[in-house]
Amino acid sequence: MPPIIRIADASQHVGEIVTVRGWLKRRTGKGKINFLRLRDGSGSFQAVAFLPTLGDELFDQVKSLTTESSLLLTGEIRADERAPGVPGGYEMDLRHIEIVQIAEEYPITPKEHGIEFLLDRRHLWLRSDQQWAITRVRAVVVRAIRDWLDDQGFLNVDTPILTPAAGEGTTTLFKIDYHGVPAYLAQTGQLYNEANIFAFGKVYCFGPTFRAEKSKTRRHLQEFWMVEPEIAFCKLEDLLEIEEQFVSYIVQTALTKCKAELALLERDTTLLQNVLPPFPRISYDRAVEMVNAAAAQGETVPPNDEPLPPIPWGGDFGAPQETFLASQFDRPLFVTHYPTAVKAFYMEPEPGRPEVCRSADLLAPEGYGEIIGGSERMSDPEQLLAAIRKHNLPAGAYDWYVELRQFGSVPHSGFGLGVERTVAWITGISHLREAIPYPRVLGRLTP
RNA sequence: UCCUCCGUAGCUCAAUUGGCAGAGCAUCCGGCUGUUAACCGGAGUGUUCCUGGUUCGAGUCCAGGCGGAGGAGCCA
Repeated sequence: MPPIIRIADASQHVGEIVTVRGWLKRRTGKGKINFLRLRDGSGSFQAVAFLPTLGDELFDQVKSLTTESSLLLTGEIRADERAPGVPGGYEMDLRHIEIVQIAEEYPITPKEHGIEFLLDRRHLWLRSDQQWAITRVRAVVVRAIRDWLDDQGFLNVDTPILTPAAGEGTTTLFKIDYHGVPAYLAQTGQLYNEANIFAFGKVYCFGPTFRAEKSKTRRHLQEFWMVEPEIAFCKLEDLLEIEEQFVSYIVQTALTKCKAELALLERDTTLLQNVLPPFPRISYDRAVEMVNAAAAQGETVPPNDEPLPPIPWGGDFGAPQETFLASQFDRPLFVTHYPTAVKAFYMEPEPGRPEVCRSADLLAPEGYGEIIGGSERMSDPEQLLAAIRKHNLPAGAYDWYVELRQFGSVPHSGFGLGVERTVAWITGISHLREAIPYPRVLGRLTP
């Protein structure tokens, strides 16, 4: 029996008779020659079925194959510049075929489809080249996140998904029944992270996060994955250095390990090559000035070239303003010191200027928006209690959180990075729903 | 919750002023030794989202509903 190999390893078996196992992407017939494009999960290539080589019986079997039929193909691997696929350049001269199943008529064709049609068939759509490539990039991004944090001395400490109360107290939560008492799906692990740093110094949590917002845009999901590092003895300035090292590592790792995937996605990686420290830093004050000066000049922003709206000091940036600001720099941009009023209650006010807080968002280039939100946390218990009261939050629910500041409080900071937004940015796709295998967008729970 | 747009063949779409329901792809049959979403010839394909209304006549106009897309607010 010939050895079974993966298509990704075809280049190491030139001249050998081998077997590959997979699914037929497409068959094109041309008289006495048929081309079988096969996927096996590791990549794709074509097997060339030639009537004089195979004989009538096997060639008739080849001609009976439908899209997505499952097969074992055996033949000789050879290099050929004309051979398509991923990684490409190698093909199989087919000698034998074993049909596992002739597939029924496959609904997804090489032509265009609407998004509703594709999302209804997400379980099949994942087999398509682009979705395969995006999902593989996501896995590399997730691995890079863990590798970097683990190597830098962070401890992965998991935080609960079933929680008793609001995290940040602002966004809408999914409510569930916890044996007769109300509970909520976590929208952040941050408060628990803050507890964990006092035991472990530098920690991160990494898992799904839930927001029941009625958000129906390309930048929002109901369920998304977020990594949240938290660091003791860390001021805002220290945090930004960590973030830029972290994000640069993720992007450069993806560029190195996902060349074939990004090429398949036709991603122009020029701007991604720039993603190296240091990242530019501007204050919220300066950002507002830049937006308003450009708005007065009649600046427009992609994708629809609509006019850039001006913004009063104290307001939060919308998507057009974030896109404009990010476009002014050649790499991701930190915007620091947002107004205290628009940010979460736990952010440390700037000394001598309490109307702004020691926060920083990281805006990705090319219109991908905020991929990180972070801040220095309030470390004084009295100040924190006052902030909780000011935001009309139920004080009792935060007793343990305040208590953290009563036993060895230290300056500390942390941030959250959205996995899907990062993957969408790196892969260059326009909508988050393709950056997660089974997207939960407003109004969709299946498949 | 609000604003804008859309719903016609398996898929993507067209249909003039309200006047016989159309094309490409996919599928099936035939042809071709290098295809990359092949090409050439032939064949079949409809609850025009639903309910009601106007009209001699509605895919088209009106009312209500359902489903979808994009955006706002909010955020990763």
